[in-house]
Amino acid sequence: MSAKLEFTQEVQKIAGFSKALSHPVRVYILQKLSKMGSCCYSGDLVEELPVGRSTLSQHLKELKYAGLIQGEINPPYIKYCINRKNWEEAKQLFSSFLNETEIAEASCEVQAISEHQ
Amino acid sequence: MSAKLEFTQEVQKIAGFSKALSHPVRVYILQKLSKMGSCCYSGDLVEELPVGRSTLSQHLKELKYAGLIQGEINPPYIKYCINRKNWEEAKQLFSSFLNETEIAEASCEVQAISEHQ
DNA sequence: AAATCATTTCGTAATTTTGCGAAATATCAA
DNA sequence: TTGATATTTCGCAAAATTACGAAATGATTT
Repeated sequence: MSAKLEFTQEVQKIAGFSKALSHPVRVYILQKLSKMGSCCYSGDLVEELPVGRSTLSQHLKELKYAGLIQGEINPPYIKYCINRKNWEEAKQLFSSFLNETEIAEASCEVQAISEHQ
Repeated sequence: MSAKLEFTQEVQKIAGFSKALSHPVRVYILQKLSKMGSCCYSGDLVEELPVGRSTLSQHLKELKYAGLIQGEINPPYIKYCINRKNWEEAKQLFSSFLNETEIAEASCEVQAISEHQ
């Protein structure tokens, strides 16, 4: 019945980080925070983004859970910024994942199949 | 009431590719296919992966929808391999997204907050 | 003590994702 | 034509995601 392998840590981590990056709101936040070490407040973000405060809060929670951001409590504000350690790890993981490729050109002669839905 | 920006194409594409990468089964498939231009069949994958045939088929469909793989029909098999053009695009997008950072060290003095759930 | 402020948590609803087995499809072999 | 094969599609259920407004939290100011 075959081995039905467990996924490696690497595969699981890539899937986990990708999940955190799988919503435009979260990509936007990370893009903003990763630029030259900037930080920002939930209140700043809600002005720019097409979601309400509570929804934004949930997205921030997801990013914290994934380890990609961290918040410094500074009442009554919370200052968010990138979690550099994990951001570096994500960077490294994606980099090696995406670059395992190369070589071999004409492996599959293409052919678009099906559409979604 | 503030501008409530639209997301850029870049942000949307990153979110879209990330969504495709947000499940271990799909990361595994891509990891396998991206290595030295290899191809494989649904039947090979179902031996290795802890999901049934119909579920695997759905994951392959997601990857096709995202444009990351393509299948060459070769009855009674379908040979799957990476869609190089879009894989390169994803590579480039993630690379510039993840590397916009750098500079600035002590922006936020850390502090782990909350747990998930 | 009461009011204010930024933010999160709660409760709820709509939608999407993930998974399965059964049935359908399409092609080749007997 | 019948049977076998590889894969997908269908129908369904359980769980997760996304979103909202209302209420709660925690700290400061009046």
